[in-house]
Amino acid sequence: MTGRGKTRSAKGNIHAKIERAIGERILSGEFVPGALLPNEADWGKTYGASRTAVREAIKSLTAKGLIQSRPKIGSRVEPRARWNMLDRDVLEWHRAAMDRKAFLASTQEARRLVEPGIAELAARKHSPAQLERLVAAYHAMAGATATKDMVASDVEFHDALLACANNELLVPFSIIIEQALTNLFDYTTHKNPHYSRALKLHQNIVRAVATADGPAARDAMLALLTDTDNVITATPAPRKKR
Amino acid sequence: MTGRGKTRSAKGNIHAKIERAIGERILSGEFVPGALLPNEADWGKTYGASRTAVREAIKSLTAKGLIQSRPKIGSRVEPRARWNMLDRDVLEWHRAAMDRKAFLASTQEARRLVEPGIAELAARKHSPAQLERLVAAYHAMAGATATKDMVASDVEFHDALLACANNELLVPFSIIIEQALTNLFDYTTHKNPHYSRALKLHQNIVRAVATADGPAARDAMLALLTDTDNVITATPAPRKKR
DNA sequence: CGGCGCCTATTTGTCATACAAAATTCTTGA
DNA sequence: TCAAGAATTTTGTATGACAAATAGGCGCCG
Repeated sequence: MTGRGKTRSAKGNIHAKIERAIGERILSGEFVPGALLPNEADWGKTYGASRTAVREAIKSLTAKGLIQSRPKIGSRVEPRARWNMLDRDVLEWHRAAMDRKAFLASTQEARRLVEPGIAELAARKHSPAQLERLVAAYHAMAGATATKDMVASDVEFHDALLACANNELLVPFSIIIEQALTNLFDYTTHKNPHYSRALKLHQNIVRAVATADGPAARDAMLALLTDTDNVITATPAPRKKR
Repeated sequence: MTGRGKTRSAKGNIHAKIERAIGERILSGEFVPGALLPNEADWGKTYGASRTAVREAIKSLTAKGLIQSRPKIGSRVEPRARWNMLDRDVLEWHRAAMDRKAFLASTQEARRLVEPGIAELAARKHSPAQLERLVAAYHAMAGATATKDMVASDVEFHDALLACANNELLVPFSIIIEQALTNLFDYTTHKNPHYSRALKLHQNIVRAVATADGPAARDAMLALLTDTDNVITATPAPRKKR
């Protein structure tokens, strides 16, 4: 039967949709660690897809550490310690499944743990080209007027800083920063005083990195994160989207 | 007895073998970011497998951020910034593809960045049950005689500490610690003085966590990592290749 | 001459079917 | 009683076919 669909929908691929659906249901707690998932044939019936598409979704989820499949057993949800929480999709599903303020709290906590150290490393180990990228990101931040550009350039700034640290093992943290900033801006977007203050704090980081002053870079990052946290806790409730 | 004679072949599946083969070739630099991989049919011929198996491997590698596939284009290697380096497989391929000392250096650098903060968080936020697990791991370390048990209990200790921190976003770091310790012990295994010293340093961490003394926990962890680094740099070269 | 849009070729995406392999559970025989 | 083996269920792999997407070439038209 043709007429399959002219959906042309955003994220297209069927297996990706199924993956997201299952992933969200796992992260939301509908399937707890240790629980057995329906078998592939059932998923296929549930989502009107072939077993092939289901299997591709299952494979992706397995690669992200969420589940494990074995013949005759089926797919079982892995313990949370195995979940690859720094995967873009997994973190997004995680965010969607939990309280917004709690999510921000944990991302900010993680940032406070790693970003000062990253800043210090960046100051000590950056290459000229990497510094250039950082400076460019700062200028983009300074020149941004639309909220969208503010977020994008802010993310780029922290990514550039991460690159300056020259340690690939830390790169996955980029996801956390991105999620934190994206969600943060819903709190801070209408507060211009905060943005100009943040700009100055970012500038301090650039200066410290440029002068290869590790401790200063660490302190500057800590100051930035502290200021951000203050804005969060001072804001009563973010207005919902739209 | 149970006919378990298969020795739990880690990844016997065909698609897993292909995934590892391709993954290693990417991590080794044979396929650089931006490069186009052979198409699925070619991989199938190369490894004597069906397109089905190849596709499953491709899907896993995509989920790990190494590649991206598009119709008519094929599979393209993603920029390194997208690679999920904290995935168990990816990190293993990475380790296998680089100089051992350099790998240890970067893992230790990452640990110095993160673990002191983890220790501090652990001291402040652990639950009684989590502390119990940490203590048990310490005792296992103290009682270990075989090298294998030393490594395993050491890894368990740091995993337990990570759990004490109560921040799931940090959990993926467990992989780095595991790899670092596993590779470290090749340096330190025959040095009993180091192990007893390390044991004491671990005990300091337990004490600080048990008394909820964040700064002390941070310092104790820093001391442990510093001592470990000294052992590494003091060791000329582990027996390896010529 | 140059740009726009159709056409085509290539590669992945999806479907359907069949069978193999693994592992739990049941069955059965000593 | 209990262990060896058969039955059963579910994933793993293979094959073949077609759909969908898209880069790149072709030709039409301004």
